[in-house]
Amino acid sequence: MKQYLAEKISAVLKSLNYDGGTKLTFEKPKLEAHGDLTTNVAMVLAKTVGKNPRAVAQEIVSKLSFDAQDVAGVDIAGPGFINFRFTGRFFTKQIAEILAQRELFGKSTVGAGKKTQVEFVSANPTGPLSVGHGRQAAIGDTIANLLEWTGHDVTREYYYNNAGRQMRMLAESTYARFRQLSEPDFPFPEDGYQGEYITAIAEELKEGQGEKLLQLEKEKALEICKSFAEDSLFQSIKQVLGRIGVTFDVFYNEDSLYSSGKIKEVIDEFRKKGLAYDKDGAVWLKTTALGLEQDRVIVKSSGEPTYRLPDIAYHREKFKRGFDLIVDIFGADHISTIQEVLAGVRSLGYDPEKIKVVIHQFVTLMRDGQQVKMSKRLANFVTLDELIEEVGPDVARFFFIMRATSSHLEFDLDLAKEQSEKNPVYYVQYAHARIASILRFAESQKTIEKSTEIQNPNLDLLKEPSEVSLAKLLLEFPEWVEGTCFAYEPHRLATYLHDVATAFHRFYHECRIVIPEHDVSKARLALCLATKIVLSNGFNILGISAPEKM
RNA sequence: GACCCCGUAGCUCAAUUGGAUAGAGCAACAGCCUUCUAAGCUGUAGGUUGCGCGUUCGAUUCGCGCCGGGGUCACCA
Repeated sequence: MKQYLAEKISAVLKSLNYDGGTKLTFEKPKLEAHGDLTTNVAMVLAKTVGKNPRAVAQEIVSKLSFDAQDVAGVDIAGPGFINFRFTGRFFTKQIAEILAQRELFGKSTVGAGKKTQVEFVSANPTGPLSVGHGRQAAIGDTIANLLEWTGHDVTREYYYNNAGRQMRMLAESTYARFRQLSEPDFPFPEDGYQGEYITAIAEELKEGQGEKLLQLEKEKALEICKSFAEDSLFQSIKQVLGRIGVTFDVFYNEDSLYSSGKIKEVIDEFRKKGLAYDKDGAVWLKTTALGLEQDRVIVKSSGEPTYRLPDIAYHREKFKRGFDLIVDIFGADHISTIQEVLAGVRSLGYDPEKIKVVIHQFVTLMRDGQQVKMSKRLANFVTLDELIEEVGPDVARFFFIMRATSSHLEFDLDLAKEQSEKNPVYYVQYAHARIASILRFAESQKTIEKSTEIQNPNLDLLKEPSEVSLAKLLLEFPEWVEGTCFAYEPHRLATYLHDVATAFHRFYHECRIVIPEHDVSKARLALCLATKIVLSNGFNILGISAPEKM
């Protein structure tokens, strides 16, 4: 439709000698009273033309003519907006398209052929996933889904490190807890992981290995503790993610960057480009030459690399693996590292424009109006698993993506647990369940043969304002999928689906659906089914279920 | 001190990336079920968009300066 209007208007502009390469843009006005599409050309042109915007708009409008079947009216409003209003029919007839495309409605091919990687969660196996990881998992998976819906070829990837100091400490902690099972006074490492989960792992270890571990020399025993704890934690991490429908295609081990010599290659490349130098026994990256504030250590005097080096090497691998679009989902605590990685990657000859970094802010848990303090050392640490147990997977996922990623997320446990109208998740799901129920009822009344299919409805019969409004909104779904994807802001889709639910409930209250007038009834049922399709497709992207009953 | 995010209704947040009269949910108040799901709908009330300049036809959105909250600034990851 925009295309159609653009052509008409361009022709008019040309005839008025107004086309100075001005961009024609159309927007959907906020208020329905302002029509269905609006353009601001007149205001943009006013200055160069030297006339007031409304006069320019008047000139343009007077030369336009349209097919009355589709366009119901054109008018000038406000400072010089030209508003176009379409007929109800124009919208309702397109409902057939939704019914035809079904679970494909909303998919597009704008990203076709783009090899895309989405990296998220990436927690090291040193403990259970936190609520913050949950937000990241939900955001990452939803963005991955959106990218798939827009045609991208998506790889979901989890980057982790099972070497280094953290894992050493995990081993020491597990070992200490294991020993304490028989000698309560066995010393616990000072910076050890104090969480109860370590004790649980030690107990499991004892059941499997028995006392044999005590016979071994300490290094050997630590090795066993490490791999046992790692396996156990990774298994539970995957299991928890699975509970909210998140799975990965690739688990990329940081350690492989060392064993394959990739780390060394990067250092060599930096040296060759004169971007690395030695000082105080350490290797420094000349980040100042890359536009940053100060140089940074990439290899410590101990010989161990800092986190930056593998991060840069990892991103270099992402490029080498042929990804056209690289999406990184990071928590706000990683903000400072990003610039370094991007600068490093650019200096290695790769285009950092291909990397999209999504930073999300933290999650605050609220219970009884009080903030739940989160600390791994204290007993009140709430794990992602516990949260899912408490509120259920749908609520967890929906709440996690409900806010803009740049906003702090206040997760109200009391609201989340509320199985009532207060809970926004149930509001949207309820609309879906309600439709399912109506369609079942219609089938039982023989208004339609099958609740999943409606043959040749006469969509011209949808004339009520609430019917037309709903139809309009449903037809916007593909634009929302694309817009949400492009913005990397999943909450927009949640907002849209909420609006769809509202539009449906309104329609439901204004129009009785299963009625003796068979043709009207069928048309309304078709609108119901189309709504159900849009909601269900949207839920699919958000990773929540579409209940047939509630 | 430097840099990043946030500041919008009593509370939690939106606002189609610069558009018209700033919108939802919760909380408050008043209505609507003998009919397809009341986990719903309708209405009322609630605002100097932290403050001040600037950019322009037009600013919650962009720029600068303050104020307030959070975060990051390791040879930790």
